[in-house]
Amino acid sequence: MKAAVTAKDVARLAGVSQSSVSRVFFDGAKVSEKTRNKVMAAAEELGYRPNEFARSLITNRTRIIGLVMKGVQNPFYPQVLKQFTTAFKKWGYSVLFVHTNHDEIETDDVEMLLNYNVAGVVITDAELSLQVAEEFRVNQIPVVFFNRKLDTDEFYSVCCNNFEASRKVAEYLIDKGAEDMVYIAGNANTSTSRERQKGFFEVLDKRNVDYRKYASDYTYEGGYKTAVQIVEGKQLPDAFFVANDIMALGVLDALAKHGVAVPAETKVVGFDNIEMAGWSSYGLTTWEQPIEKMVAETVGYLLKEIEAYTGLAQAVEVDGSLVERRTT
Amino acid sequence: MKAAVTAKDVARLAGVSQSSVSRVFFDGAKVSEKTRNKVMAAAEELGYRPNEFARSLITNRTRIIGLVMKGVQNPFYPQVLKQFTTAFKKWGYSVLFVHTNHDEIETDDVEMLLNYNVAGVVITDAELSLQVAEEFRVNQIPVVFFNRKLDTDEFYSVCCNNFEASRKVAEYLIDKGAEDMVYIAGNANTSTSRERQKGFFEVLDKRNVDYRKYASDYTYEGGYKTAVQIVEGKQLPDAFFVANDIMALGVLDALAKHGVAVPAETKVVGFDNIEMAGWSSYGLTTWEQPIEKMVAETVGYLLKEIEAYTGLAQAVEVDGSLVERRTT
DNA sequence: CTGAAAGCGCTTACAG
DNA sequence: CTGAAAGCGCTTACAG
Repeated sequence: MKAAVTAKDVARLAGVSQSSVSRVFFDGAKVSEKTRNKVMAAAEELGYRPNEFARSLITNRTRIIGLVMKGVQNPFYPQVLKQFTTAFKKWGYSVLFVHTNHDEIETDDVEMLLNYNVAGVVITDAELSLQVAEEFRVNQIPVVFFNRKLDTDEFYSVCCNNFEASRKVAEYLIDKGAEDMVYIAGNANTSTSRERQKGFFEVLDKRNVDYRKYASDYTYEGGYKTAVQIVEGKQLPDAFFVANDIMALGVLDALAKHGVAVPAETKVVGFDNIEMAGWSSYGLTTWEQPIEKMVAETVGYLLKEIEAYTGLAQAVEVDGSLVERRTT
Repeated sequence: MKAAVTAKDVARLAGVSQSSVSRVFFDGAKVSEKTRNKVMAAAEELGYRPNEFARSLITNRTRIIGLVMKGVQNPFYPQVLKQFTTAFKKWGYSVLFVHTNHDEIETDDVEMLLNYNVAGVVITDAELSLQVAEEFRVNQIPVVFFNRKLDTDEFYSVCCNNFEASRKVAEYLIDKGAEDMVYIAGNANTSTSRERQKGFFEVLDKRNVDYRKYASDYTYEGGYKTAVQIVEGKQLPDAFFVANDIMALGVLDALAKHGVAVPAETKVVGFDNIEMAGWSSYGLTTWEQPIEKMVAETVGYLLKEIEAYTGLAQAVEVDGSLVERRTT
């Protein structure tokens, strides 16, 4: 890095004080039109840009949001990342990206976020270790769990209304005539899989519809293997409700491989509505997660908390909608 | 944000000077074991962590790398993002993520990177506007174009050896008996598509094999539509070489839809080896891009340039390898 | 090896 | 509205 142009340089050229230069570049400060023009001209000429580090040091606030992601394999997340980056940028915030391999985030993973004193944090698809949670709280850094519903009332969380969505999927499949269903679960330690299961089973129980549950892991391979196991086993169900799309695609491939006709012999519904669900070879009926709304909720909360920290914890749920395609 | 613990607080508790605290936390400075222990104990007790902003301000260096991405839709890129984040973290660098929608990056997109005086920049899948390029050069910020080969000798670029790879694909398909081939190109303004085309055609020309070229756009839909057009047209080629996997999957789906047997009636080869290429329903033969090696090259260069800026520009190409599956 | 002091580039009371 | 000055939390010559 080279010696950069500073406010002092601009001040000298513009014939004003360094304070005035600062005021021109700091939103909300008062400067006369004349001073502003002189400063802007000088700044333009020298290629001045305010040093964010000096700024953050003195204001004790940063304009950086930490975004922690785990499952970048699932095409759902790139979409989420893109939308977060775009939304935060609109508000002048940058995104410091952190990738973690752990289900539970260690201090190690987020050390940088703490060192950079990020203004807020978004955590997708992972839990916080108690120690890390404490660090954020002590520093009054607001945190949102995205695509998670927390049992604790210690942090804010935003997700799709998985429970209600799954009830509607159940009713939809019953209306389609299904009398024997299978639920393929995602990782058992995720709220998404648990909530989807709860809503689905509740309706089936009430309506006296038979069902079986298979445990899987939110991956294509997991969905594929589970479906093979089912197809090769005793009885083909009338319908599969699969806890996410990527698994559902694995299920569809396994069914195709075994010559099972969809939707004639059995039906399949996924969850997420990732881009591939709409691909010609799949045409997967699925529940669309309203990513845009979920992102807007998250960003809105963080900005408010950054403005004035309250530590408000709440589980926000956003509605999605069924996208009907060719697998039902 | 709360008033944080500073080096001064630690110094007071440890009974040493603030300078000594600083020395303990600054790699390379000399401190006695006794002082170090006292400081570490006090720091631990208070939960001290050095303020990165003050640090950067005084050292005039940051430990932030800007990562600019365009096509997050293509599953190739999440993979890349993950590997970069992991690699940089190992060296103590954080990743500031920027998403751009433009083929040519505007100042607007990277303004934050300049404001934060990032130590280096990685740009995937996009070009730099002249103005932005100039800003980076003036500030002596090293830049790498990832998955791009530049004609200019102004910036460093790292990509797969697309030319050689495509020559090998051509020879492989000829060996398989193909006598009439189709190349489906990606976006024409990308070096990847051009180089892949050049290598492929060169061999076919030399070996007197017939071929046709179709323009497409590196998307699933694009590949699908192009294949439909070909299948519905005059003559089915013996083989398709498709400029990336995601298009190739579209091609496979279109062929399946039209009842064309692969590899019996025609063969298909993609490029990238994204995860889905290995999925059961596809089993796509493809050229694997050595992401890990490409990332290592990029990171290595950036670290060296950060250490001592030379402005070295060079087009580095890394070899990949053919992954044979069921479509050939 | 250690401490007192200067200074990185800003923001922001405080006078005028 | 504007300028001189203090200070944010660090690193780093400079003495001792």
